[in-house]
Amino acid sequence: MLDLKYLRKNKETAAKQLQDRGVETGTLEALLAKDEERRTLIAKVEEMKAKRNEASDKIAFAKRQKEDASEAISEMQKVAKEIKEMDQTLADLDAEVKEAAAHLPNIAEADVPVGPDESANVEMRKWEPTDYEGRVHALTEAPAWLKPHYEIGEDLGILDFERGAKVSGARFLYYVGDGARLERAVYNFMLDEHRKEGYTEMITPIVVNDSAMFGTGQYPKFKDDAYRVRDLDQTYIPTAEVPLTNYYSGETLPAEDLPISFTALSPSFRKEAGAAGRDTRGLIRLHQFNKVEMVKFAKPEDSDSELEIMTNNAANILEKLGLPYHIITLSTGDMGFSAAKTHDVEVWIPAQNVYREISSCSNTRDFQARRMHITYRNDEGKLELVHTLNGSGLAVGRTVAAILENYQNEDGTVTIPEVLRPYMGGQEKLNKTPHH
RNA sequence: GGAGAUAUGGCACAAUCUGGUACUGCAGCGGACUCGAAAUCCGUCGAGCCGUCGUAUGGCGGUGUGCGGGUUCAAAUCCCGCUAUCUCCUCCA
Repeated sequence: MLDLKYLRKNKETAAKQLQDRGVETGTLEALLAKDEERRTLIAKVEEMKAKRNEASDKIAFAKRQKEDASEAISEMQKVAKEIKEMDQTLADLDAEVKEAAAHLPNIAEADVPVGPDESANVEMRKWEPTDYEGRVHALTEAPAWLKPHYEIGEDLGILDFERGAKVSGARFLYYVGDGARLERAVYNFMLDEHRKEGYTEMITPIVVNDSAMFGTGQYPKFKDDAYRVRDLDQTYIPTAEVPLTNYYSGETLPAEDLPISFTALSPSFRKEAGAAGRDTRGLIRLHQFNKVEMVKFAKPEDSDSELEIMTNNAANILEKLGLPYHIITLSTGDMGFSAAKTHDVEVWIPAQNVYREISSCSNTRDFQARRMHITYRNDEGKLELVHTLNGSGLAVGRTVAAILENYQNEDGTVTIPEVLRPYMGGQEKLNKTPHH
C-alpha cells in the first residue's frame, strides 16, 4: 500500500511514477478526488460527533442532578440519525478509497530502469564457472547429444511427469529415487548456506488467511492465481514470503534486532492462470514446486544494501553449485506488484539456450509493512514502518533442472555437483534408477 | 467435534449484574531528598490510527475496552455474529 499522504502531496510526481509502473493515467486523479470527498465528509461528521459528545455529557450531568433531560434527548435523536447516515456514506467512501489504493502497485526506486516490459531490463553482471569448458557449454557450442532436463529425468527414471498428471493433473510431478534425493540435497544445501549467512531457519504454515495474502500484496489484485481452500477463506501459499513476512504483522520490532533475516523451505502453489501453453514440459512451470525463500526486515536506511546482500546470497548458491548465471535489474514495467526494486538471478538452461529466472529478490520498502503494520522505533523514538525484502534462494525445482542440464554427460548420466555429494552419501553420479 | 471460562493502556487488574468523565498498582517520564544510588515522597503521562491547524516540539477534534454488527441521546457495560486463548471431554500423529 502506498502512502496516501505522499500521493496527495506529490500528485504530479506520483502520477508519473505510477504511469511508469503501468497504471493508467487518470487512476490516481480519480482516487484523490474520492479521497478529497472523504476528507470533507470526515470534517463534517466529526464536528457533529463533537457536538453529540458534548450534549451527552450534559445529559449525563443533568441525570445525576435528577433533572429532566427529555428535551435534550429528543433533540439529539435527530442528530444521531444524521450522524448514522453520514457514517454510512463515509464507510462506503472509505472502502472505495482503500480498494482503489490497494490496487496501486509500489512506486519504483529512482535508479530502476524505466520501460514497458522485460525489454528494458538491465544486466548487472554475469558469472560462469572457470572449469566450464570441460562441461556442457551451450554458451559457445551445444553438443548434438544435449538433452532437455525432462528427457534426462525421464530417461534416468527420476522424474515422473506422466504419473503426476494422472494423479493430480498437468504441471504436477513425482520425483523418484535419486530424483527425490537430489531435490532434498539441493534444498538442504541451500538452507545450510543461508543459515551460515545469518538467516533464521523457519518452517511455516503453508495455508494462510486472507489478511496475510493482503499483507504481502497478493490480494486483492491477484486472487485469481491463488489456490484457495474451498469454503475456508484460506489459501495455499504461492511463496513462503507470505507466512515469513506476515510473521511480524501488527508488531513493533526492537530497533537493535534489525535487520532480521528468515529463510524457509516450502512448497509453493500457483495456478499459472495466464501461462496456458507456456513451458508445459519439465520442471520450469509447475502448480506445486519447492522453494527456499529469504525474507528480511530492515531499517529504511539499510534496505538498499540489504537487497544487494540478499541477491548475492542467492547468487552464491549458484556459484557453489557451479551453475552459470547472470543478474538483471527489472524495469519498472516488469517488476512485481509490491516491489520497489527487483534483481532477478537467472540460471543458464542450455537446452533452451536461455537464462531462466531462478530467483527474484525485491525490496518492497514500506509497501508491505504499511499493509501489515510492522514498525520499529527510530532514533527519535518515533514509530516508523520497517522495510521488508524477499527473495528466492532458490527455486528448488528449477535448480534441479539446471543441474541436470548443465552437468549431463554424453552417456546419459549426470555428474552430481561436488557441494551436494555430502548430502547424497558421497554419490558422484546419477545413473539410471530402476523403479516399479 | 462437544461443554465451560476468558479477552480492558507496556505489564497486572477494577468497573460489566444496575449503560452516563475506564479505578488502582507496577513500569515510564519530570522533580524533591541524597556526595551518589536505593528506598521514600510529590507531580505527570496511557498505545495506535484518522482529520485539521502550525515551520516545529505540539494544539484541537474524532476514534479507540479482542474483531464485526445492532439497540440507545449515550455502550467496557445490553443484544447478535465471529476469532483467539485457557480448562475438561472427544479424537488423534
